[in-house]
Amino acid sequence: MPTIRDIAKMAGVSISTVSLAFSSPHRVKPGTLDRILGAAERVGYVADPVARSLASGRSRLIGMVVADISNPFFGRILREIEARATAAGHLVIISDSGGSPQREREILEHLSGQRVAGIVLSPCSHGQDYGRYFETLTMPVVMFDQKIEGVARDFVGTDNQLASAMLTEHLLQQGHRRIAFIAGKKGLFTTVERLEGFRRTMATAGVEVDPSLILDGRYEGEDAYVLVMRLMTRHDRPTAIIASNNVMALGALQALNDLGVKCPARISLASIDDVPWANVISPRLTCSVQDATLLGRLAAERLLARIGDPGFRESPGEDLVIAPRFRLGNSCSPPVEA
Amino acid sequence: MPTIRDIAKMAGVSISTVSLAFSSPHRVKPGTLDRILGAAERVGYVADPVARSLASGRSRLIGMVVADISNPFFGRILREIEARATAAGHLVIISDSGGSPQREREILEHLSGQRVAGIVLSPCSHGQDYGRYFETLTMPVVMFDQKIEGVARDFVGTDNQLASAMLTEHLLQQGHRRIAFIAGKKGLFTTVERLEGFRRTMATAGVEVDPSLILDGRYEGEDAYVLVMRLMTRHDRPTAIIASNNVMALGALQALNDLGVKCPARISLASIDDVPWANVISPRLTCSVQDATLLGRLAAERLLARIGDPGFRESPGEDLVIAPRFRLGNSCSPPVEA
DNA sequence: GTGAAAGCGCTAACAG
DNA sequence: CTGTTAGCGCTTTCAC
Repeated sequence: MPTIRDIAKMAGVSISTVSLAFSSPHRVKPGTLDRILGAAERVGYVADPVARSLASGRSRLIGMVVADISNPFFGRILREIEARATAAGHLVIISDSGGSPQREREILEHLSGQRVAGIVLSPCSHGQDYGRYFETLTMPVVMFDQKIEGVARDFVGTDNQLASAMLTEHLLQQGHRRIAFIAGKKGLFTTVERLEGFRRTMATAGVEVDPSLILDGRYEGEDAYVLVMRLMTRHDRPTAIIASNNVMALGALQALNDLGVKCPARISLASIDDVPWANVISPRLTCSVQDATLLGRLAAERLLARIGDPGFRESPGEDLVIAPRFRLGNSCSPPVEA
Repeated sequence: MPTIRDIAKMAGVSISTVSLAFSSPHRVKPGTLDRILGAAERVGYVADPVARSLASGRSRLIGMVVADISNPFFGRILREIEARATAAGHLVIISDSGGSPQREREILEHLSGQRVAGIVLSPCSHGQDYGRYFETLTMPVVMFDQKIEGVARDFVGTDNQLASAMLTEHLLQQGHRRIAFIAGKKGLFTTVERLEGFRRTMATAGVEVDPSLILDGRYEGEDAYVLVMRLMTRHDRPTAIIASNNVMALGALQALNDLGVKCPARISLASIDDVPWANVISPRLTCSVQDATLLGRLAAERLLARIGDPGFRESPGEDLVIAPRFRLGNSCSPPVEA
């Protein structure tokens, strides 16, 4: 591997000029530039990224932190981010916090150690302390999906209240009154928002919510499965269920299938968030769809913009909230009288 | 951030001793060691990974290269690898080659530049030249899923011939003779092997294969969709279809649904490789299942073992092939007479 | 056991 | 415009 010294020698200049030639070509005399670039080309010189990071304090690495890598929702976002990062000459380090705030913190520390140029994360933490720590990070950070309130950083996400409100309204219109809501993991932004969207819509319609129909499903398919099993064996069953995310919706559907309870004939099911291959699942789930690819694109663009433009770096964080779409399936129908 | 110099000062030793204390604790006198570790603990010293990489020529990063990050199969493997890498103190860089050999090569170059400690990849390239390049990489490499023949590196994968043979035999037993086979992307190891498993099983059973029933689906759902559409509008339809991977199976199923062709009543469908949430898809697909989690675990263990043990590093690469399992669904039934 | 010294390959003032 | 000079923070011989 040729080093910067080799190129300097070949071009008959000092190493700092070679360095300049790559970082600020316009500040080097055209003739000199040509010699340098020519020499570099000839021997296939590429600046060593590690040496560069050490000297400059910044790498061409981008960190991405999520709560569950294997979740296809994150998979699509990762793909989008990786593609754009790559196009801009960056590599992406992916880390799984497993939903643990402590792990998340450790990961952030490791990423800082690697001098990552920026971080995209779906935080699983909250609280003031964490927010403060967050502010100490010196590189651009964009949060996506989940958000820590009161942090002056960019956030890219869906309108979660709207996502659940749409489904709630749909069920209300069909005549449902006893609607169960399987909530996500406690404390998370999306959990709170989605529940709030449900509550508000019910309140607006003047329908009282039975507190025992609001269940904690932690965004886990297994949990939803168990909860639905319990729900359907109660005497005061709901007539409809809203699942707070896709894997819980599938868990719920599985439970209904296993019980032999027909959906939508005996119970309606709606899902916040799309499921992959929705078309081959029966019944097709009525759901609110968030555009993961768009989310990924926006997050990547925002991060890369901050990384690329030192001026932009100082401007305050912004919220980029996109609206979900309603997709009608055949998993909801008017309630039957019991 | 405290540096090694600060610790040296605090402990009243030279920086080289501090360095030694972390890399080979046993070579430092217990008393000195305590002072050093104590000081480090007190101020929260952590060796700078970038400086370390530059000086030693090796980082604590692991590279993972796949053809499509958003594919859930890779998602599960990634998760497994990330978890084990993290446990061993490594971060993982994920890259998407998009199936392009050239991109793959560039990525490998970038990873080398970062001095990654090891690489896990599902190669999309083949050919002798590539194999030679491959040998020049100085860090441990383990291939998974796809394999480049004739390369002395570890490989972790499923018995692909068996995976398709199982399904073929099942269909033959049910009386099918006209079986269509939707193959994967040309040139890939899994494509060749899976097709071979099909051919052999048919040959063994003495059933002639109609060449027009072997189709090139490139491992894409879209392609499978179109191919099945074509297939079902021919006068000499097959009575069964085998899809070479999960996304093609779903594409195929979608086509059948859209056409209104009942599966398995009018046509049987079997899939090499599992689909996520198979239980809520109807019909449940009869498929051969490969254990992605196990694959990921084996790949990670193998790589980490090579990274950790310099002695093991020299030993020749091995093939770790795991057997797929057969899972009966209800997507296959005896052929109806046309 | 421990320390001195020489880098790893590059960036970033600062002169000229 | 280009070169000189210091490092970035650590590893790694090689002496003592």
